[in-house]
Amino acid sequence: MSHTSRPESSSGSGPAGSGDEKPLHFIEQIVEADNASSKWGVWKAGEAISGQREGAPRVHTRFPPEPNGYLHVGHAKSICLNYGLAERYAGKFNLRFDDTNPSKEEMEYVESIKRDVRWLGGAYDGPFGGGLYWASDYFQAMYDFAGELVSKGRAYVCQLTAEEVSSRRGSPGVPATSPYRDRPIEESLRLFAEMKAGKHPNGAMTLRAKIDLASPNFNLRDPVMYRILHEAHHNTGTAWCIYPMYDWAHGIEDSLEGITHSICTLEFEDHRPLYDWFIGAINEGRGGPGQPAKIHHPQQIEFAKYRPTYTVLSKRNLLKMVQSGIVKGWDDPRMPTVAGIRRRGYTPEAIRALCRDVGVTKVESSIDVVRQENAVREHLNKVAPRAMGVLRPLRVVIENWPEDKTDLLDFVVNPEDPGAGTRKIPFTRDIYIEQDDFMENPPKKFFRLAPGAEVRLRWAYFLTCTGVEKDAAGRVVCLRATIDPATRGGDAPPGPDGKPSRKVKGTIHWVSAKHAVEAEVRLYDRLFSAEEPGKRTGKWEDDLNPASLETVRALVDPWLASSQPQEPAWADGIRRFQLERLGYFCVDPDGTPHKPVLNRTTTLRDSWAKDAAQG
RNA sequence: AGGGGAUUGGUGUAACGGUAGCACGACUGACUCUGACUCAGUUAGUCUAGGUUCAAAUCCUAGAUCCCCUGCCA
Repeated sequence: MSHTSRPESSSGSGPAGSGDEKPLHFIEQIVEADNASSKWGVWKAGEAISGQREGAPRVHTRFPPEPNGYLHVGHAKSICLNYGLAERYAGKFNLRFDDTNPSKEEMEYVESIKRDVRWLGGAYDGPFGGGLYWASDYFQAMYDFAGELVSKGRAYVCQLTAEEVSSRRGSPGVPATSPYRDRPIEESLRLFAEMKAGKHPNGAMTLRAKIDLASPNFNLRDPVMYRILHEAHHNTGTAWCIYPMYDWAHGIEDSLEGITHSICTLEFEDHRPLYDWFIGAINEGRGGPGQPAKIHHPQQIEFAKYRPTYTVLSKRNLLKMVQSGIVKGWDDPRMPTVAGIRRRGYTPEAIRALCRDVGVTKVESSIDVVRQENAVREHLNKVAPRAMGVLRPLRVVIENWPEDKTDLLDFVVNPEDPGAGTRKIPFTRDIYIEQDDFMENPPKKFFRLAPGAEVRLRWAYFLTCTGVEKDAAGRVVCLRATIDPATRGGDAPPGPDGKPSRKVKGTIHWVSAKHAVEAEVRLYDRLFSAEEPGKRTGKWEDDLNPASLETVRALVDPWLASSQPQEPAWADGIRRFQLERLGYFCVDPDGTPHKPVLNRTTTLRDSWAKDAAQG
């Protein structure tokens, strides 16, 4: 078997025209082996997409979120994996809400999940989409299958309370017990019907699978299949008062949808025997002459979660952050939720590239968050238009420039994309530069502005600082300077040899005071200051980064205020820029064209800051 | 104690008995109208101990370490 993805070696099922040389990860290897052996059969005519799928090996995956919270970057990995497989092998990808517990689930989450899955590229309704499904649509089928299991002596109604079950659970060497295990089948059948009919209160009884009370795998110690929950369900209303447990429900959901590879995370490895047992028990007494057909038996495969450093991901803790006001909501740009990183300015392309990069294995490893930052830098560097803005303005008056004169200069929209062209930016006597770009007593390797020093104003003129004005406290409030008119556009005039007559080491950004627009800029940093929040004290709250959000009033290029023809057409409608030398930013919905609000997605790499910090 | 997994440079990942490779980071340098980008180079690894073999990250034996498992959650 081939372990690389050359099209000619992938049984004709590889991605057409893919130049991707990355080796296959273990799940792709499983899929290719399955395809080679036709383990899952082939797509039939009615299932074909534009004629190209008929007869090709079936690959059908799904993403099965419970609608009880917002999706986070960990889920993103699962979505990319599952959708990626469907796309790569011309299969299908389902979005399925695993809504088996009405007491925890809310419709509020359903819409956000659909939006997030789509945003990430999980087009469950696209060419490789199998559609949208609900576990609750299978409640009747599940109930019928459960009845069959009872009839076959494979399940029974247990009247132990939750506490009793727990206390009788046993231990690794000591089997669990239930006095109801061997009750007559007819009695279980009757009680199970009564459970469904609503004749018993919550907790009075459960339906349990009859497997092995002595199993060292506790999941097999007669797990509960149904519990009584007199609670309205967002989808089925009050039609049901018994609800299936995950282990019982999940395999049936997969089976009914024809899922081939049921991919989940590592903690479900212990549940795989149960997954297989349930489907096997249903299929017992099926498939023979005069018997109903066997149901489809998908293969469960487990992989390790995406676990970024400096991040907390559990739904419970994310909910706590939202409810306690540590962040402003599920979509706070500091949140690791999909909604949060989207508002932060991350692109779906960056997230997908990241998921490809970190790979798919069974090793529980943590991923350095800088890889997230690098992923978005790499994408945005290629596509984001550039602009200038000053986060902490310092006024500069150009003494040899007429007060009322405006010069229009060419500004390159995106040096990485020549097709983006240029645009005009205004230059006037009063400009603002970044406070960090001036030092009165600079160290040796400071290439920026200082008294008597010359720098280049990006795309404008060479500028020399001629004077410093200070307030009573001794703070620099304004600079006097002159420009060299011969350097218009930012180039020194050519010398006798045709080369530039002189060089400046530093180039700084600036805005025209008269034209600049005031913007609220939210400078985000990591939410936590510890690599593993809570490791030190046991409480992640102790590792919150107090400086995770700093808001400044910046002065930015008016070009940013409203949508421009030279900008890319962002699929998600979120406008993103590079503020030159500062980082990548996106436009937040909190702002208006008159008073934009920008979120800093991430800074640029800054080797100067690193040097300066190290002395 | 029992069961299920995992272990390759700082981090992530490849190898499927036959040259330990790639990416990220870090460090040098080049280039540069973004101290960005780009480019070149350097750095550093098979958990341990035995064994099989001409040859072991890979197979065998013993051990170590880490993660998950006793919800009527998923």
